[in-house]
Amino acid sequence: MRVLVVEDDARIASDLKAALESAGFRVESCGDGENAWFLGDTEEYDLVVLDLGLPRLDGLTVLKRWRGNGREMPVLVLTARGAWAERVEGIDAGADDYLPKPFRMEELVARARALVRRSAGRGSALQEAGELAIDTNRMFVSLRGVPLSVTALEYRLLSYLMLHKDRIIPPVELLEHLYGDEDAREANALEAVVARLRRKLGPNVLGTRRGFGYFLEPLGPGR
Amino acid sequence: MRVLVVEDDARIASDLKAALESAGFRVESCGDGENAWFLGDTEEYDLVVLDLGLPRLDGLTVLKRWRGNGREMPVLVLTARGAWAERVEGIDAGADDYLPKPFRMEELVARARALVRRSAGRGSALQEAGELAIDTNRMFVSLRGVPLSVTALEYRLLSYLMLHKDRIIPPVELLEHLYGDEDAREANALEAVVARLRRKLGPNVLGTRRGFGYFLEPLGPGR
DNA sequence: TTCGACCTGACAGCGGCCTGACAGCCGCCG
DNA sequence: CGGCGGCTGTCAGGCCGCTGTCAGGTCGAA
Repeated sequence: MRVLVVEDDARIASDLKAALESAGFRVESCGDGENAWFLGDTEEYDLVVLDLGLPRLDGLTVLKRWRGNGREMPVLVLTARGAWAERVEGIDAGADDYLPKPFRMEELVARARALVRRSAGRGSALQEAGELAIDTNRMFVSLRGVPLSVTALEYRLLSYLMLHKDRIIPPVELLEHLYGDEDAREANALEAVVARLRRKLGPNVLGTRRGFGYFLEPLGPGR
Repeated sequence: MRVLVVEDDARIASDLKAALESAGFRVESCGDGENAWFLGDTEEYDLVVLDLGLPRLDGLTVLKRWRGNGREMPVLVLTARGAWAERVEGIDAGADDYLPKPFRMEELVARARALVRRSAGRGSALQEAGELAIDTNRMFVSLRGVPLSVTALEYRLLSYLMLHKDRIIPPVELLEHLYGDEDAREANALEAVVARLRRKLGPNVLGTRRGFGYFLEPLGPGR
């Protein structure tokens, strides 16, 4: 975990650094707003600890510029005690959390960990097979990077095949999964869906193994 | 946005409810730990405001059980003034933020908005999607730079779509977040809102993917 | 060659979705 | 207190895209 500490008071800065490092973070420091802005804009941090009173460029301005540029890393703001207007302002500017000064180091570390924990584990779940990719978050399918419009049923079929892309899926299994057992469709319904999908996908994407079932190309070694 | 307020003091609870509702949230309240645990475990909330001193089941225990069950919604904890240990404990139990009592309602609302944004990976309060922009601080919507007057319900719909503008939102999810589970509306209510909104927004802003749900244009690359 | 598994285009029914009209509710104001 | 207007859920009607079915055609295995 990489952390940027922006703090002009050298003593506080070194205390912060010590505490965070002993908690397992890799810490980089910076004492003025200009440099902070540059670093936060160009480097990748898992967390920024930002003091608002800075020389050369105000902390709030720095934060707003980062957010304006689409930088989304979690930012923990240090504010003066009792300045609640400043806190609201900071939060509205895009801060993820703030800590009033003075504070205990244990608390800062606890909140730093919480922020990092929360920001982790986002991002879209993208699954691929050959030239085909499917984003289960956005429910999007793309072929060679080009978005492809599929119907709900086609999507369900593709996502099931994608989930089991290491084997061949028998038609019965697909029928069972696409429709329930109750409202069973006859096998031809599935064939129709496959045909319509292939028209969109082109050749060599959705394969058939006669007598066994359907699969996504490429199917492992062998075949 | 759907919020659960867990607070045993009826006066504070109603103040919280009023403040959050005037900020565009849909608020549900609950006065004891047992019910809170059940609700948080079974319903989908965009935020929980949790008081620690609760009858029947302690707030910290409730929070830990939620987290233990994999519930990941952002939780804002209300603590007594100066209770350091309690705060650290709360954060380690999985709280995303805390607010010491007494607090200003403005600050609570600001932090609530910030938490909701952050939980969706959004830093800024000003969100845009194509020609549409919405400022969640001022509850202000504009289209192509021109201010747009929307009703409370329309605003809630738009802000939820904006918060999740990188994916398609199924109608069930929208119904759940616009209304609660207790007063469930039928799907057509949602369709009516969408239709009225589209009359204001014009074409190519609020899109539909048949069989999937609604989304804001433009969604991702293409389509 | 024969048989059955699989493919394909055409077509019709269904159902998801849209829309306009209407009525109940509520806050506002005279 | 009563009327008024905005907001919103419900209803009925209609459109159109999705999807199952059918009737052939094709292909591979024995």
